Amino acid sequence: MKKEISRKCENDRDNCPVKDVLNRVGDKWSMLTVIMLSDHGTLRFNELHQLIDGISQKMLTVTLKMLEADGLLTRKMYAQIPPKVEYALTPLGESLVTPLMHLYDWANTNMPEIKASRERYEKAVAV
Amino acid sequence: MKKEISRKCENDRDNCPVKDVLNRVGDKWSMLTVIMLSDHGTLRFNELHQLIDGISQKMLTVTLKMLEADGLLTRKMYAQIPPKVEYALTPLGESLVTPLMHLYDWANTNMPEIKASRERYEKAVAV
DNA sequence: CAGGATCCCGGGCGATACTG
DNA sequence: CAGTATCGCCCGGGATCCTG
Repeated sequence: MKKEISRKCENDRDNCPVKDVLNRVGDKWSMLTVIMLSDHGTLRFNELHQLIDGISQKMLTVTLKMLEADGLLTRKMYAQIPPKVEYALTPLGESLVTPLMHLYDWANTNMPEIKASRERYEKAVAV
Repeated sequence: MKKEISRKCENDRDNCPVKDVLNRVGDKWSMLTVIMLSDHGTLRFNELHQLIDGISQKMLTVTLKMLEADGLLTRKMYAQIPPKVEYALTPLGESLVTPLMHLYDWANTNMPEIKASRERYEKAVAV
């Protein structure tokens, strides 16, 4: 059971699902976008732009396209002036939130210990 | 409950635990390193070098330092020639494997659907 | 064997300006 | 409003060479 992850990678080096997902999860903005949509439900482009602190227009566009291509969210465009586009998670996208929450919980629980460790490390190196 | 993640971010924008962890998780090599150590137990530098497909010497060094600083693994150095250094996960590092497994399971389960979605998207764009 | 030190390239990403 | 287009910087990270 525990050996499963790396064994998968060894058998199929160029198409390892772990790497593939980690690339997506590790993407600077993807997971934050998913989280925002999970928390707030359907959102328009500018609403996302404001909610995701620090993201640029360009990267929001790119990120949304990627997530749409992956089938994690849907893009609903209204034919009107001014334009209106709504983004919402698909069931697939929603299903990703669960494992993400586990990660978040882990982070929240252990962040103090990690920060403490980092400070200790800094001091040890400073010598 | 579901609102928790983004609310945390809004309250504490510069020190958001989600971003912090995602940065680490998203790091190109960190999680693979953790997985390898979890699967194989204690490993030496070169063993890791061979197990983690594609990693360069430099990045392995950097990654190991980061993980050590975070307290996720320990570095045990033997005073001998030629040198021998062993890396192993700490309990903290081990505890990260659980949420990682959830992510892996999700990936494994849904990768077919994601790939199918990507292909559909490609074709739709090609028009 | 386990890394340190350098050099260097590609592309991720931000800033800005423009458009339907 | 919701993007597209373009420019340019920075740095992640690979390749290579060197050392205790």
